[in-house]
Parts: sequence; C-alpha cells; structure tokens
Amino acid sequence: MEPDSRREQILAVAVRLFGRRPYSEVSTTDVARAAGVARGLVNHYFGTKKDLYLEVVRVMLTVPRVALESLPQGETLDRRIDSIVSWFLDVVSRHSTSWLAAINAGGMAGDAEVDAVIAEAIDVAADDVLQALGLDDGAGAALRGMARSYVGLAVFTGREWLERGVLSREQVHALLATTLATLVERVFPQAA
Amino acid sequence: MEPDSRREQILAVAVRLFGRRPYSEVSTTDVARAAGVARGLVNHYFGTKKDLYLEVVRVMLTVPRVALESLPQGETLDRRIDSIVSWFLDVVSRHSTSWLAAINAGGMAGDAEVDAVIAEAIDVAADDVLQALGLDDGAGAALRGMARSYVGLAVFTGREWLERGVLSREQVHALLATTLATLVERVFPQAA
DNA sequence: GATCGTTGTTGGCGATGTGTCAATAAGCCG
DNA sequence: CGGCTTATTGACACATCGCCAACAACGATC
Repeated sequence: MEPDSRREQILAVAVRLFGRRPYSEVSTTDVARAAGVARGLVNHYFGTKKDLYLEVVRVMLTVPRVALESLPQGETLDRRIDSIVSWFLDVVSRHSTSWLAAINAGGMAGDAEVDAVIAEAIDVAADDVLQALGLDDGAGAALRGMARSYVGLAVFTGREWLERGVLSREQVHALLATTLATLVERVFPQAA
Repeated sequence: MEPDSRREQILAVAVRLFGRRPYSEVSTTDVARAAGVARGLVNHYFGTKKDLYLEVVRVMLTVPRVALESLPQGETLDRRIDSIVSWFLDVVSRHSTSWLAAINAGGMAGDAEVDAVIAEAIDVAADDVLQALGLDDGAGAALRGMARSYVGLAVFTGREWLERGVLSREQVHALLATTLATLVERVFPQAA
C-alpha cells in the first residue's frame, strides 16, 4: 500500500480509538491490530506514541472549523453573536464524541506539546470570534486574551451541556450569547 | 515509621513530583526514591499508581477553599461579586503553582475516576459561588449548571492570567465580575 | 525475659508496553 | 529475469507496573 493512504488509514484508526478510550488505555498494539498492520509500522510512520497522539488531537481539533466564513457579516451585533453561538453549538453537537475527546485531551496531563496544540487551537478560535465580530482590526494583546477567555467559557459550557445534560440548548445559547454581548459592550472597551 | 505519617510523607512527595512533571513522566520508582522507600511500599499504601494520583489531585484541589465564609454577606450584589472575584484571584495567585498543576490535571481527563474528582471540585466551587451570592435557596439544576459554567470561565481565565501574562489583574477582575453580574441579572432569571 | 504474632518494609518475579533495527517480501524498472 | 528500492515484519532490549513471598523490627503475652 502507498505510504500516504496507509498513513491516513492508521491515523483514522487512531482517531477512532483515542476518541473512545483515554491515552493510557490505548496501546500502539491496539492501533496496529485495528489497522491490520504490525506494531512497528505505526512507529515507522509516526515515530513515538505521543507523536501519533499529537496528530490525532490535531485532526480532532481541526475538523470543526470549515464553514465559518458563511456567517453573515453586515448584520447587527446581536445577530452576529447569535450566528456565532449557533454555529458553535451545531459543530459541537454534531461532532460531540470526537470534540469531547479532543477537549479532554484524552489523558495526557500537563504534557508541554499536547498543551501547545490545544492552546494553538484556542488561539485560532479566539481570533475567529474576533474576526466574526469585526473586531480583528485593532486587536490588542489584552483583547485577544479576553477572547481566549471567552473561548474557554464556550468550551467548558459545551462540555457541561453535552456531558451533564441538565442545560437545554436554548439555555446554553442564551448564556453564551448574553455573555459575549456583555464582553463586547462593557469589558472589551476597557481593554482597548 | 507509623503508617499515617509514612503515608502522608509519600503523599507529600507525590504531590511535589506530580506538580512538576505530568502523570506519564513520573514513575512510582521516582516517588519511592524521592521518599526514601522501596517502590513496593508505595503500592502497599496507595494500591495502583492511578489511585495515588487520585489522592494527589484531591489534595491539590482542596487546598484553596479555606476562608470562604469570611466574605461579607449583607452588602449589595456588586460588592459581593467583587469580594468573590477578589478572593478567587488572591487564592489563585498565592497557590499559583499547585493550583495550575491541579487544573492541568484536568488534562488527565477521559479517565472516569479522575474526571469524577475534578467534577466534584467544580461542583462544590459552583455551590460556593451560589451561596456567596445568596442564591443557594432556590437553586435548580439549571442554575447550578450555569454556575458550573461560570466556574469553568473563572478557572480558564485564571490560567490565561497566570500562564500567558498578557492580562492585568484589574482586567481579569473586570472580566470575571462583569460576567458574573450579567449572569445573575440577565441569564439566571431565565433559568428559574 | 523468651516466644510469638503483628506489621512495616524490602527485593524480585512475571506481565505488559514501547522504541529500535536488522531481515524480509513485494513491487518496479531496465 | 536480475537488481534495486521500499513498505513491512518480527524480534530484541529496556522500562514500568502490579503482585507477593520473605525479612526485620517491635510489642504483647505468659
């Protein structure tokens, strides 16, 4: 089999397994067996096990951001906020299992490289939020930090919504939309 | 040595090591060597390695909540919110290293038992917030869920503040206080 | 005070997982 | 067909973990 497709196949299998069980409970032997190859081949393509896991997390986190530019641009602020929140909740509920696995980062605690990948994903998400709000022009460091904070709220609330199941989608939507409006109108100005 | 003190000593050593390096990079041999005992003794006292780690996380998470009842009760809402946020930022900045390590232990999530310990800590923190606001009476499930969401924001913002260092304490305070006020005044009523 | 039981403590065994590498098989081109 | 590249394998060496039998130190009992 050609290298590209084989690598992709192994990666797909790894995504599926790491989506179900945490990092420590998935052995490279499991990945190899599920992919129908020898264990050494996994190391040949991805190096160490953590390197494979980094690729898996990258795949899981980059799946969602596809149709962001389809958001309305010329509307009022409240409508744009509604659009962002709705889009986020759609993505989260659609890819719920893999998204939850990626956010939980499946079992690597405080590892520098895994943290860096997740932090990078949060960075781009924060910039997406600012861009969708039309605030990406004079985006100072403080404003971007607050945007990252809001992304953290969104991530955590999404997990609360999906895993606990005590909040309805409407309640989550209201929480995220109202909070974002408050941030834009009352907190962001102080940072600029 | 007596069992209690020996167990406590090993636990203290484990807290120190797990605070520095992530879970997978700390072996039980390291803990045993740093404690000056044989490796088997660690298993004797704590069972498996994950059980030891659970104890460590519990210790790290229960350090902060000590002087919560010293908050003013009879003041206005804004002042109570200010007090909560100030108290939180004080605790976080004081125990920054161990607090960050405990929060990063959320990275070990995906494991059912570790998740349960962290979820428990977030639960009590959310109830503390509601109690400090005087809302603990008619605390429905949805309201408690939203309070957990806010705790997630606070945790994430605290990490953003300490690790990134682009936000000043005043900015973090304004963000958390304004957001909490918005939640209480505009989002919570809809949930009740 | 000697003996015995209790208990803290140790070192090692078997099992599992991981990284590496030489050997092999399979395809391709001349 | 023969040689070469390369994907792929199986096995070796090493680390870590859970478990357990053996040892030692201390106190209780007669």
